[in-house]
Amino acid sequence: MSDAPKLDFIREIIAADLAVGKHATVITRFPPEPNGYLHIGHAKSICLNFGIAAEHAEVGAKCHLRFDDTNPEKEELEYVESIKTDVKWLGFDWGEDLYFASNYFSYFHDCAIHLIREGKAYVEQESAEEMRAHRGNLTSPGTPSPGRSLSVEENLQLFASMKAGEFKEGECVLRAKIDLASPNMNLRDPVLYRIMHAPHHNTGDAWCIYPMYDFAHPLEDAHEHITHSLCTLEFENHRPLYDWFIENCPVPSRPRQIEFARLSLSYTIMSKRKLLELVQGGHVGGWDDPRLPTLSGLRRRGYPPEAIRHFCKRIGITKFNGTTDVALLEFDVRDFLNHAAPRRMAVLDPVKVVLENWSTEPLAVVEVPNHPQQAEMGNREIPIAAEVWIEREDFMEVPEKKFHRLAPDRHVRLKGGHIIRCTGFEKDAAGAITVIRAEILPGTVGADAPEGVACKAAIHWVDVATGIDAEVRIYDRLFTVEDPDAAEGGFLSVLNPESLTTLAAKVEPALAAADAGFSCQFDRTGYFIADARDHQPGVKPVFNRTVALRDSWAKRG
RNA sequence: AGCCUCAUAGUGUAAUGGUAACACCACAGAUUUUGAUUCUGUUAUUCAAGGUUCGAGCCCUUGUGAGGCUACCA
Repeated sequence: MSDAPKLDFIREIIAADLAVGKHATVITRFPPEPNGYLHIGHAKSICLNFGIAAEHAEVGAKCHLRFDDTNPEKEELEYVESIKTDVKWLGFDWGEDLYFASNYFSYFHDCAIHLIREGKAYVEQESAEEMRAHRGNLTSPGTPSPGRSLSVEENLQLFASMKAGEFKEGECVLRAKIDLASPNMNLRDPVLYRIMHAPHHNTGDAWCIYPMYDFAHPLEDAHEHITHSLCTLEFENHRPLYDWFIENCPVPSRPRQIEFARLSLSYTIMSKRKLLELVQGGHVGGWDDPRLPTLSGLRRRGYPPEAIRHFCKRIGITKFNGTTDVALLEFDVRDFLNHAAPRRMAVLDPVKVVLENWSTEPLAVVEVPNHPQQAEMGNREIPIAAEVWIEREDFMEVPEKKFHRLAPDRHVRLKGGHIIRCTGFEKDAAGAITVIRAEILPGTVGADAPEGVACKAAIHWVDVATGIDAEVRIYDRLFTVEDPDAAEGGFLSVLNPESLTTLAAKVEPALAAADAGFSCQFDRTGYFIADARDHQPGVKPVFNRTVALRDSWAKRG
């Protein structure tokens, strides 16, 4: 668990800034737009920004949580609340530093007026299409539009009219006057304000003009005295514009934008557009559907926040645009759960075993450790009687070569309990096993197999009379949902689509068989800690499994 | 096409100009009352070509490949 103390390039820049006294402290920010739920990709940014603040606590470093809510058409209060919940769940705390870009609307407006007075902004009355045409393209420069030659007075008046609601949406915008010939398209007189006659979740109807990201963001950062504004690579080309606003507006501080590569995970849908589509289209149960890579989905699935944080630390921060294998994430989940999760037994596709000589040893309870290595987790007592459920796949009428579990005349241990020997079985008309007959070997609880008895495996079991040992979650490669873009039957992130239906078929009878407290979900954490990953269609799943107790970590934080 | 950025095992990430390494994955053995865990071992890496240098993954040039940019989204 020793993490390399190496500094990534961002932390190096910050350390250097601190060392030369450029800043006395560090202030970062996590600035989501409240237009959806946070997902695993956001976790990287959250861990980076809050992590850096925590690492420099000795100089009073902080990380702000700021909602970048400058577009009333896309944003909702529900998202604000979910984001706060998810950041907290991940283990971070913004303290008093919760902000909304919408609270700075009048500051943005002041800056716009300032730019107009300086002759650095003007009102454009062309349509979006005309502006696009006049902006030129990647190889040819743009050409001046009529608005560019308006006087300061005219612009001031026009902008006041915009703000007063005297224009309809799309009739005009405020643009910065920078460089229509710049090879960087972002500098070709970008739009600062557009008209939107839409109520804002925070400011209501107070405004009908709303600032664009490029204009608002640097001002938000400066206003909050952010020292290092960390964002993803796609904003690289925006940095000159970011700096231009810092240079030309009345700002109280001079933040620096630094870009890093966003997280891209194999087999995982990370596009907000697609996630929205899945949720709104009813393809999944909601933003917290356990099949989704949203933080709330991962939470329901049983992913411990510690594992996600450790994963983020391990993948590092660079400018390299790669795709991280989801196996890296899964390792951290398994690694954490393996140490932290108490174990339970579960049977998903049950077949009954009748212990025919049960009355010869009327033991009613066996004591089972909650964790195979960590004795301090204690033991629990499980009732057992003459009938138990075992997994259907733990029995083979005709065992194949490396099969070590139950088969006619073979021995197997009921995990934590007795060694049993199969004495027979019954089938129904269709040829399916209906019941297995067995006998217990007296005195084998907590003891090795007697001389001459070959017992090479211990299987999960559940007492028929008293019900199951635990609430269960299924661990499998179910990161997945159907791809709305695929013609049909396409999966975006399943390696093994069959496993979904296979497991569904297994869970149904299990649900029917068990009454009290049994609930199965299509989660991937806890059922198989590792092996289900190797499922291939048509290949039998690995029999050994670990069931981690859900509540023990789902309730954290 | 112009501009910006990036390039190290299958994946991610390291390496003051001085022996290319760590983790994951994969595979093979040992232990195991979870075919898990644990332990041991194995395979495999600097995009290409030039240049500077005693010495280049690192510096320079060119090329190749990948990503980003022509929203009144963020």
